[in-house]
Amino acid sequence: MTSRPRSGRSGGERSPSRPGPGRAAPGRSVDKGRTRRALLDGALRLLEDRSLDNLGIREVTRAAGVAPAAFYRHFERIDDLGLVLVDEAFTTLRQLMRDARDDVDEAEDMIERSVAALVRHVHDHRAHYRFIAREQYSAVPTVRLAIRREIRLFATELATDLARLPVVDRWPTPDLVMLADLIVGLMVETARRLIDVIEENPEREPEVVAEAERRLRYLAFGATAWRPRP
Amino acid sequence: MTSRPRSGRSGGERSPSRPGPGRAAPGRSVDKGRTRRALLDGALRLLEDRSLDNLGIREVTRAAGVAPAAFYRHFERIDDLGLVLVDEAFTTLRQLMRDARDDVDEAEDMIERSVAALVRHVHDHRAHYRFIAREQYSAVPTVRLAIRREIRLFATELATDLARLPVVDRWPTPDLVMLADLIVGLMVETARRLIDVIEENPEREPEVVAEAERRLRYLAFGATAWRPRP
DNA sequence: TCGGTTGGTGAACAACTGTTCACCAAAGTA
DNA sequence: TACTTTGGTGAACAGTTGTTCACCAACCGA
Repeated sequence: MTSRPRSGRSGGERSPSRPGPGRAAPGRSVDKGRTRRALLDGALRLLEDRSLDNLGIREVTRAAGVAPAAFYRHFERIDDLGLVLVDEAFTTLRQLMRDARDDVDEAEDMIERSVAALVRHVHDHRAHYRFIAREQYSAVPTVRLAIRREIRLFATELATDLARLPVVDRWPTPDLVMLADLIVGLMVETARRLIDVIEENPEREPEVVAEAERRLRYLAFGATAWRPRP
Repeated sequence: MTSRPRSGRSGGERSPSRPGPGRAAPGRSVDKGRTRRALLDGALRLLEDRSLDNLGIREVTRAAGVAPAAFYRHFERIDDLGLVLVDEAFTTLRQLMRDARDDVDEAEDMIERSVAALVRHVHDHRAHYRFIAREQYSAVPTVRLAIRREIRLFATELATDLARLPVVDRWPTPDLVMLADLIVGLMVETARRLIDVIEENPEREPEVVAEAERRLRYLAFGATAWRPRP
């Protein structure tokens, strides 16, 4: 081997579905935001084993089957694309939370249902979750900050939900926020473990789920012993 | 601007301290592992705002003030360098833990002392900690796995230490491991927050410290309410 | 003193990069 | 119908990349 780009995929092919080398018959071009979607999806696919700050514009356009210059019709830099992905990920996450909020019952049951909902969601949006997990500590500041902000927001929303539960309903806000932060941190960690286990040892997924439930239960027990604002 | 490398530092300068363009008078060359150290330090510096899978060999050698080919005298690929950094980081961390283990007193005091030790350590080895924090979910599999393994090892060591404390000393091992995992996760998260706060709002460091202590205390309270092996 | 090993050098290679440009087809608007 | 905007194209640019190579100076053991 004599030479190699920064990472894999050295081929120069474009896409199997474009007509010819000339500018003849683009045919089904515009179609609203199709190219934009293709760029996002291509990037998401590449980000499975690449970090955002190593994602090349040419790579993305190649993965989307589109000319390099087309990128600039939709984004100024690669960061902008990353921010859109962050937004997409947390929009669906918020949807999940809204669904889960509607049916809260007893605490024990709630833990199991919450974890199950998370598992389902990670399965359905794996690429987005992996992206978030990886870029949470990203070298790309704008994206890192955006993720941090969303997680913080998520935790405060959870805190207001917790305020409706017995035991903790009389805690002062800072204590509630702390508990919410602990729970969110646990959920994030669980999501990361799920992604790993899904790709490496799918048969061990139940262990991860059980462990997550156990930890959440531990936190719930803690709430019974905790004396707020010492 | 017409063109730009993958990221900053476009200049082609070498190093202010090398004699001339010819091969004249290298003078103080070999000196055992000096170049190797320079490569590691240069990489560590670059990794402050770059992720490992975007770290170029040429960048590293440039930062070390050394010819590109010199890299291959010490490492085969960039991953190998990363693995050495992981090793260095956890070696010093283990040292920290060994020191802390020698003087355990009462639980409350222990929490504060542990957090203080962590704070001191993060200050003293910031670059290493940031590297570990970032690459914990790295796109470079070997490094990611190495970090995960070290953290797991760290947690089991902590579990055996916990076994000497009151209350938990009669817990079955899995429960101890769970608690140790929770604590380690909290420590990792705290380290990350410390790094951020040190660089962005140094005056708010006490808040992060206090919050970490609070969370640890919460976990300790949880231990009093938890009934093992349900 | 000699021969080999270690660790450095600069030059060269092809490959890939981000970005700009003039150009053009289709869709929307008057 | 004509005109403008939108979103695509390929070619070109200079700059950077990983890796190999022959070469050489210093050190090491005999």
